[in-house]
Amino acid sequence: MQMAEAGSIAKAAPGKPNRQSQISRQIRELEQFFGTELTRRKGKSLSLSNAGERLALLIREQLQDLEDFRKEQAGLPKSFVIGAGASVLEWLLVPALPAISRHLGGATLMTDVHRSRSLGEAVRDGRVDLAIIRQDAVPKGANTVLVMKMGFHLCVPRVLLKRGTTERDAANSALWQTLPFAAGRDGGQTDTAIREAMRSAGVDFRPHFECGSMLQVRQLVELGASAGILPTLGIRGLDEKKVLITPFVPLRDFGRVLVLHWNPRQMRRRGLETSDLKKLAAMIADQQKA
Amino acid sequence: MQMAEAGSIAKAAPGKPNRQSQISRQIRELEQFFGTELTRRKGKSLSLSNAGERLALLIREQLQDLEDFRKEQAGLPKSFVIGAGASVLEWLLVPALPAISRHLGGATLMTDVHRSRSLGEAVRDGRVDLAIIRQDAVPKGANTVLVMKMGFHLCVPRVLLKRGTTERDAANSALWQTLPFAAGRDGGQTDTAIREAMRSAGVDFRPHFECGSMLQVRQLVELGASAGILPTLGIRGLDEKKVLITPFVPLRDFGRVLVLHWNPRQMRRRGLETSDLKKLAAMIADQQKA
DNA sequence: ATCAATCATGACTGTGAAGTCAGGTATTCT
DNA sequence: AGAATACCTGACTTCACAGTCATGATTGAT
Repeated sequence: MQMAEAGSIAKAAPGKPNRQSQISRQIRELEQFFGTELTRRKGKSLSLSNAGERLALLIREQLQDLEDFRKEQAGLPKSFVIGAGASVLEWLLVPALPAISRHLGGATLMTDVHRSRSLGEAVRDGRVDLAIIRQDAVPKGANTVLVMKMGFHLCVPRVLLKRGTTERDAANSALWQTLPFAAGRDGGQTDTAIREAMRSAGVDFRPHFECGSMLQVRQLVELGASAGILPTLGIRGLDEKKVLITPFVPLRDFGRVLVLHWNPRQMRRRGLETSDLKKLAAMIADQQKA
Repeated sequence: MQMAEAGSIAKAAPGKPNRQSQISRQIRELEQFFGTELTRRKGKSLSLSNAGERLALLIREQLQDLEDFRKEQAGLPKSFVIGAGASVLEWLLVPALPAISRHLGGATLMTDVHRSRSLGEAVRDGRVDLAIIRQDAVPKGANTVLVMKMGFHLCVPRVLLKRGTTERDAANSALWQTLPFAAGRDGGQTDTAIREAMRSAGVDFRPHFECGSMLQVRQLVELGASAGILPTLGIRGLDEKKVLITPFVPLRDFGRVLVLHWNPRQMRRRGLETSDLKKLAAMIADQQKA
């Protein structure tokens, strides 16, 4: 009996209602064995209780340890799961992956896209080993090291501007009102902050394109189809000849700090020291500067 | 498949040759799964290879963790295995057990008698959580705290002495030659040292009683049947009116240091800090003084 | 009240690991 | 060489768990 799925809402995993009975029974058996409630009723559905979460965490760790042992014996590299938001992943993390893997002794790396909030949970319960995450999305300063500070930039394709428009002109919010914009629509903090900033700058912000992620915003900017507000990460590689890039003043003080976040127990068990993690963070930051 | 017995020489465990085939097969399956040799041939018998030892350790830890979880959920106290040599256990540890248990939140304590040498191994591979052991029997100063220094004492029942014999008289090795002695015969370092010291004091040491442990030596002393050399621990409770007790000069500089020794991984996993362990050591030492 | 969703329970089947037995092979000792 | 020891292998039985299906119970929404 291998803990069915170690975590998350019982039935939710497979669409098959067949297995549901099995899972129900297995949970009951586990509860008998451990003499404790592992689930909690929430309306008509079940979720894991504290004890259940702890057991799930424990089992995940144990399986992970066995897997690590197997890999090590087979001479294979260990593997780590690294999580981040979509844009951080694409713009910051992926370019750094080869260097990270090298530093971890050729480890196999798996990336995992998460929203900030669920990333914290994922790290806490060991589904994700490392995460690049906004500092304000993790509970405390512990188990994090700073990677970089991130600002926001107004990016306007020059084809959308009158010839001769300067960066200073572009800082004028009156101009913004006339531009077609692309913006995120994921309801995340960044998205919300941008819309809020626009409003407080007196702009009636009605993006022409509302995208699921900032990646698509950048593509639209590159295509010359619309302007957009991009984080520092996302302006790398944009052609200054084609796109006018200027700091987005309303969010000047909104600088987000990205940190590398990890679960201390996990890392100890898997043989990574804080010094290693600091090095990793530095490597990731370097990648951005290069 | 539950790892048959996690450790020690495969067949040695049960006297049943039936099961041996099973164990053999199970080891083969494990080796297939992990893609590595878990055993090493030594003549005609098998012993665990390094990988095997590591896996056994890992499994023991995992089972221990599950057991801890179960106990915690059931509101039961955790349990710890404390090891020591027979005399240390009897004279030093057992009296301190109630206080130790109290300090560990009412933990269940299991004692385990070991020779010094195997104690170190037992701690290292997690069969024993805590040990009271001679400092020189553990590899380094790490993971230990001092409990007490131990000297040796010559103990002679007064019925074996002429009336009026003083402690000063008893320090004369010429007297010793005339006394019936009890001594250990366990071949341990302490035993050897005593015999060696006797010889270098010019005594032809031929104990009348050769005992499996110092506990029996003490009993013989109490009975008035023979003299004996007892460690500091062992003289507590001897009646000075009936037994003449005096430092055993030849071993004056042989003072043994007893330390509390633990496995750092174990303790971290099980929620004990170094400060707790220091306190335990102090409690054990206090017990002796009281 | 009715219906849908969600979980619990009982009965049954199939698979595979655990266990047992009956020989094997290799090594060591005398 | 012959016996004893320690382990391996194959064939078989037993048993527990995974998996499936049908159905009941509880809860929430309409």
